[in-house]
Amino acid sequence: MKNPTEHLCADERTISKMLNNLPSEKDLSRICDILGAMNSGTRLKTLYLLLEGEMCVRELAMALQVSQPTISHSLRTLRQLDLVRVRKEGRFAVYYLADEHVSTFLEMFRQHAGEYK
Amino acid sequence: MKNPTEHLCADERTISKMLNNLPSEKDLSRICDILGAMNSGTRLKTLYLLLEGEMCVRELAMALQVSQPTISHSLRTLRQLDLVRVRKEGRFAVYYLADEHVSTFLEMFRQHAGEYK
DNA sequence: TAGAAATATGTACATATGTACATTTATTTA
DNA sequence: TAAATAAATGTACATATGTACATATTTCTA
Repeated sequence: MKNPTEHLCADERTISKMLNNLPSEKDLSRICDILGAMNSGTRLKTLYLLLEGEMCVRELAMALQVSQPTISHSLRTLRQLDLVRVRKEGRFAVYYLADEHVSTFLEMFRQHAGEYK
Repeated sequence: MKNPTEHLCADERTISKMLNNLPSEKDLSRICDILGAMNSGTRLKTLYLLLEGEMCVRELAMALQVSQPTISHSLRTLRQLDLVRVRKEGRFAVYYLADEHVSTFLEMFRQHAGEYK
């Protein structure tokens, strides 16, 4: 017996129309890269620390209790995706969040996680 | 010679204050999980497809050109993190985005990637 | 109640990834 | 200029992860 609420599978034309509305391969690739870059305890904490203010490498290593090379690798990953930027001050490398996009992501995720029961 | 703009490393007290402002371990863990769940071409495309409207498993498999088990595994991952939800309609499993948080994430990332040169 | 259709799960394997160690480079100061 | 401090890079390895294959489960229909 036919169920009136029965799901109707979309035809190929409808599906290909939906596919056209996806972000471009280039954009998808960048989004994936960003998600990957943020997807690490160390890097995520690094970003949230920088949300409070710029810090140099040694401070980050101290705060996160990881070795200097480890945090340096993390920072390179974040730098390559332009999530953080560096400013040289004497012999210190001072890191800070790249722009408000990044801050907004961080705030949003924090809010979402906070609301999640 | 002292450089007046020389960076001053924060003392332990300042750093521990910054650490207190981090999201809780629980929240960080959930954020990481979400980032990880979205960090896959198949799953990211799945989410963007569902942003256009709910779809059943077979449609998603067709659209993404992957096997049914593959998309099913992806959907389980997304389901477990409550990024998508299912509704049973007859013998079809109709998937849709869990809430506006997810839609907002997707729109934001798309916009960010679009603006990125 | 068979058989078919839709989906979910189990298992495995090749690849990707995070972090640690040692080392190098760059900058400062004594 | 030599020593010391700050940071970056090279390399390696153990672990995590995505996807494919086969199979099980559920639901509908003939």
